[in-house]
Amino acid sequence: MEVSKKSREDWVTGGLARLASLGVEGVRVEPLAKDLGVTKGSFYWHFTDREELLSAVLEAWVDLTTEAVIARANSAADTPIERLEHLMRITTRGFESDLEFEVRAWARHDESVARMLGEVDRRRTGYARDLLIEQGFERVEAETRSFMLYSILLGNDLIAKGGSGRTGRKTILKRAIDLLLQREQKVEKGRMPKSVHQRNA
Amino acid sequence: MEVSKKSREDWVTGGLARLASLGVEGVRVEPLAKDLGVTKGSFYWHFTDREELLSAVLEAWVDLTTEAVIARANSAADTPIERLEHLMRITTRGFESDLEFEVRAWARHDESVARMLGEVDRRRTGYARDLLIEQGFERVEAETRSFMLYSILLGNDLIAKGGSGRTGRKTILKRAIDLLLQREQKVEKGRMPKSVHQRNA
DNA sequence: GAGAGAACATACGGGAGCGTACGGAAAATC
DNA sequence: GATTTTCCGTACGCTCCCGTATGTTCTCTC
Repeated sequence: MEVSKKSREDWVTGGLARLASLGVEGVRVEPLAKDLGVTKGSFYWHFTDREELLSAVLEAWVDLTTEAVIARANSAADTPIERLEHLMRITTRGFESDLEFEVRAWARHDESVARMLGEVDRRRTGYARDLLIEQGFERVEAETRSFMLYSILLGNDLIAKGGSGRTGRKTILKRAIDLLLQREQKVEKGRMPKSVHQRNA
Repeated sequence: MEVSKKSREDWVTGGLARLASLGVEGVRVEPLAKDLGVTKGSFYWHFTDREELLSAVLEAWVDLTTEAVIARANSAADTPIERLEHLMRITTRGFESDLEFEVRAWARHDESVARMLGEVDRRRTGYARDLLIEQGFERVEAETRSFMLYSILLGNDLIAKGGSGRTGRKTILKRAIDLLLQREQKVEKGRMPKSVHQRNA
């Protein structure tokens, strides 16, 4: 219900909002025009097509997650566990998490979206893997655990809260990450585990 | 492109197929009628509404997963690890996995679907938690790991394959489950880990 | 302050689906 | 074999949305 003139970015921003709340099927030009307080006439001046808006929205989402990656990299966090906890906080909250899921649903029905999402997934799991290697895991184990970490982040948004027991999500997530950041401890190999909490002693 | 008369179940089955391949937005009565080789006239004899079809489809999905639960319970698998691997095989394959995701996407925009899915989630994580308790974990730890297991099952379908490294999904999943089924081994508590592979020695 | 271009409004045609009304065939029932 | 009952086809009006065409109002520029 705005009044001023709309830029192309205003439409993209509105598109992101509708994507987050309603999914791709919800990002339609006439309803979006009402959101912005204008008519289609505006839209078709800035865009040729609904398709073009969708592409722009997807690109904007990629930029958002990239921004998040940069913010994460620039974070003052020092140890891998701190960095991953920070990563968790970013990927876990409200708007971003809604977008995250809707893009993933979108990707199932659109090949180009699937490719973009694939790259994002690879960047993220790759980042986590490198942190784990830095933490002392060998490559295969690091890849396994980065996959697990990423799965847990997704699962946190996907799985209904108030799960099987009374243990809070926060506790569970903390424990899970704690578990995944410890060195492999199979008794068959007879290794002594090294706690992540006392490594700088 | 069939010819004979359609029962109510035929419509539901077709609805499930469209749900799996296209999502909720894809399960529409006129296209579905074409799939079945009839017209809307048939549909509106069996159903009052598109809403009623959607409810029936959701119910059918719940029954499907319940069937899977039963099949799982009746499985000859003996040890917790075998049962969970069996559970993994069920939740992981093609049609069921597509349905799984689309229902989850559907639940984001429909409260009643969200409740159903929540119950399914609770049943599953509860089942896994009980197996883990049977395996010797204390409650909170069991809830944590059942959450992790479930997340990994979902992540397997959601995260783009051919991830950050060259390690295959199959290997990663095997390792992940292997890791989650071992007793807690924090060095702070000085416990000796007990391998799941040699517990019946 | 008049023209030019940028940003939007309005009006139109069209397709896709929904739901309804009603007609007709096919199968069951007597 | 005539009559219900079951099941489906056809035709219609309606809504939502798309994209186009064209008119209208700002806003800058000179």
